[in-house]
Amino acid sequence: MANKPVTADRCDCEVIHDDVVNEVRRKMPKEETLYDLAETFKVFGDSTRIRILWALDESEMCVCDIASLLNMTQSAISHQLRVLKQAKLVKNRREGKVVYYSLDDEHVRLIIDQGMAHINEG
Amino acid sequence: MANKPVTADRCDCEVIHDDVVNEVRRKMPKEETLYDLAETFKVFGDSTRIRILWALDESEMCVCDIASLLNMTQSAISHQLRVLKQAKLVKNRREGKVVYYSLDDEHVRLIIDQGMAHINEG
DNA sequence: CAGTTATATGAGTAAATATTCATATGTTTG
DNA sequence: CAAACATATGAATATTTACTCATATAACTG
Repeated sequence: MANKPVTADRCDCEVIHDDVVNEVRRKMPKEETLYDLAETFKVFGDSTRIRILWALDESEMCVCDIASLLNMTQSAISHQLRVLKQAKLVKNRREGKVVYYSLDDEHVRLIIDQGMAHINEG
Repeated sequence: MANKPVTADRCDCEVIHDDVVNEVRRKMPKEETLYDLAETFKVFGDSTRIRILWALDESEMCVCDIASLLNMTQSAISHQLRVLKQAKLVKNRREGKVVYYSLDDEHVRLIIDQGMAHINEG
């Protein structure tokens, strides 16, 4: 009954460091958690949405303001705002016909700042 | 010669708050900067890459280790490591046949931590 | 209530991309 | 040098997705 290596089915090479792999595996968060984390970053990973977030960090704005600022259609902006809202990165309030959007969370700014720090150092 | 509104060509609605739009436009970083920022977040926005980054935050690992840990093919991992390297998120060193990867930058951890903070509060 | 304006949304399309498969490169070992 | 192994990479494919277009919803205005 030899100590069977933990080589995974799909991995077409031999495990080099079982101890490291097992230790890291033990500490890894749930797959679902990391999936959610990736989904969050995916929302930041589009230049239209990043520009919207940046703009909303400066000031609350309505959909039309944002469309004008970015020189894009109202529809395109509205679709992206929906994505941002589902990710809980922005919130909105209605005032008559006009819907104002703003950042939902102080994390948004922190995340953007860290990203900026990375590209400025690179 | 009336003061022509700044309504953008592609925006199919009227600007509501010219003052806000102009002020935000003035403060916006260069389009290229925000594009680069989005490109960086895009790299974090894939669960395979996030899992790789998380693993490398625990320990330096070779390609085969990572493939085994994530139960994915060596090829798939290698392709993603290339993306991570181009984004300067990971670095590598060769030791004989084996190539070891590790995080390139302390920002990586900070960015992931901020992302985690967001999903944990949401 | 009819018209106008602001926003939202469903369907379709074009572009981006993650993985697979086959194969190439690079290094060690016999 | 030949065989073996770790890694890299090009091409093909399937999926995702950002935007457009048409239209719906919602609220104000006369």
